[in-house]
Amino acid sequence: MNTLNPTIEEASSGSNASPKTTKQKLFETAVDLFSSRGFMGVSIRDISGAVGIKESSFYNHYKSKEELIKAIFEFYKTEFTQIMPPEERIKAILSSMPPDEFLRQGNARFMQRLSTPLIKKIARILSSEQYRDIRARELVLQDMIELPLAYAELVFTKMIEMGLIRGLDPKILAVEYQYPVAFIFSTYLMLDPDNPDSSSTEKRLADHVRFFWNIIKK
Amino acid sequence: MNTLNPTIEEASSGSNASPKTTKQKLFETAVDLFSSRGFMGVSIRDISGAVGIKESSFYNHYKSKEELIKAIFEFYKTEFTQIMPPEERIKAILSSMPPDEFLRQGNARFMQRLSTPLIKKIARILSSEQYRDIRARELVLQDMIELPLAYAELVFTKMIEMGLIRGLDPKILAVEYQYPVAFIFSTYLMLDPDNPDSSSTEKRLADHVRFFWNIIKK
DNA sequence: GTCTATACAGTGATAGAC
DNA sequence: GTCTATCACTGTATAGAC
Repeated sequence: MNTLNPTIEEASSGSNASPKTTKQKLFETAVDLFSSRGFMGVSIRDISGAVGIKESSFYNHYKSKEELIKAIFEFYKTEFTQIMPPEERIKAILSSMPPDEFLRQGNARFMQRLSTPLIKKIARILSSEQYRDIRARELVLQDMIELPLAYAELVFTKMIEMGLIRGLDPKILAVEYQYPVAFIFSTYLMLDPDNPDSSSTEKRLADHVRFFWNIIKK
Repeated sequence: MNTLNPTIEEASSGSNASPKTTKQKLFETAVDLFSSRGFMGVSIRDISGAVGIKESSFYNHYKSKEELIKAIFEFYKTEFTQIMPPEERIKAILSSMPPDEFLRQGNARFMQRLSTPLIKKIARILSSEQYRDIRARELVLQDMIELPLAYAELVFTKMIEMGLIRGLDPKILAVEYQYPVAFIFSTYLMLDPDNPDSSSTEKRLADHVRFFWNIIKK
C-alpha cells in the first residue's frame, strides 16, 4: 500500500495530468462528496462506489476514513500557505507598483488559487467540519484567518515605512482591509464550486480596494 | 403528541422558566450535540440517552430527526429576524442619538441576542450544515447576510437624507460597514459557546465603528 | 489491487405492553 | 409518556482467494 499522500500534481486535475491512479480518484471523489454531504454523511462505501471499486479495496489506499480526511487537510494546508509572497520580497514588489495595485494583485492571486474546484471544495469541508474536527478548526483559524491578517499588517507597516500611504495604525488598517476581504472570500466559497462565476466576487474585491485606497492614500 | 415547536420561552433557558418538558430537553440537548458533532454525527439514541429516555420515546415528541432539525432552524429564524428595529422607527431613533452611537447600539443589541449559548450553538449548526441542508443555506445567506446588509443600506441612506454623514454611496457604505461586522460576528461564533468571553469581540466592534465613523462623519 | 464473504456495532424507526 | 423488543439497513473494517 502506498502510504504517501497525493502530491499537488497528483491531486490536481490539470489537463496535462497523467491518468489518475485509484488513490487520486478516491481523494478527489472524497473531496467532492464530503464538500456537499459532510464528512459524517459520506461512507467509505459511497466513495468507493463512486470510484468504481468495492469498499474493501479502499483499504489498499487509505488505512481508514480518518487518514483520508487527514490527507485532504494536509493537501489544503500546503496549497494555501504558498499563496503569499515571502516577507523579504514585499519591499521590492512595493517599489515596482502603486500600493493599490499591490492589493489588487494580491487578491487576484488569492482568487486564482482558491478558484480550482478542488480547493474550493476543501475549503467548504473545513468550514463545515471546524466544530467537529480540531484540525479543521486550527486550519481555519490560523492559516485562513490569523496568517493573512498578520501578513496584511506587515504589508501596511512597510507601506507606511516607505511613505506610500498615510501614517495610520497598521494593526487597524490590517483589520479594516482584511476582514471585508475575508468575508468576500467566504461568501465566494458558498457559490457552486463547479460553476465558478467569480465576476461578482471580483467586482466586490475591486470596490473594496478602491474604497480603502481612498482612505489610506496620501 | 404535541406537534408544536417549542416557543421562544420554552426553548430558552431563562432562570425564571418553568421546569423543562421532555420536548424542551430534547430540543436543547440536540442543539448542544449537533453544534459540536454535527447533525449526521449525532444519533437519536445519543440525544435520547443524554436526556434520560429511550430512543423509542423520542418519537412521542418529534416524528423524526428531520423534524427536530427543522424545529431548530425555525426557532433560530424567528429569534434572529427580531433583532433589527422596524424600518419606520429608524428615523426617530436617529434623531435621538449621534450616528456612531446608533451603530454601537445596533451591535450591542446583536451581541446580546447572539450571546445566549442556545443561539450561538444553532448558528454553529447552520454554519456546519449549510452545504448539506438547503434550509440552513437559505438561512445563512438570506437572514444572516442579505438582510443585515439591506438593513445597513437603509440606515446609511437615512443618515445621508438627514444630513448626518457625508454624501457617499449608501450601497458601498453598507458593504464596507457590514462586512467587517459580519466577519467579527462569525469569528465570535467560533469561540466556546458555553464560555462566552465577548470582550475581545466587543473591542473589535468598537474599533471598527470608530474607524468607520471617522470616514463617514462630516 | 481487486474481489467475495463476513463480522459486528450502530442507525432510524415501529409495535405493543405498562 | 415511557418502556422492551424487534426490524431492516448501513457503518467501518478484516480475512483470504484470485
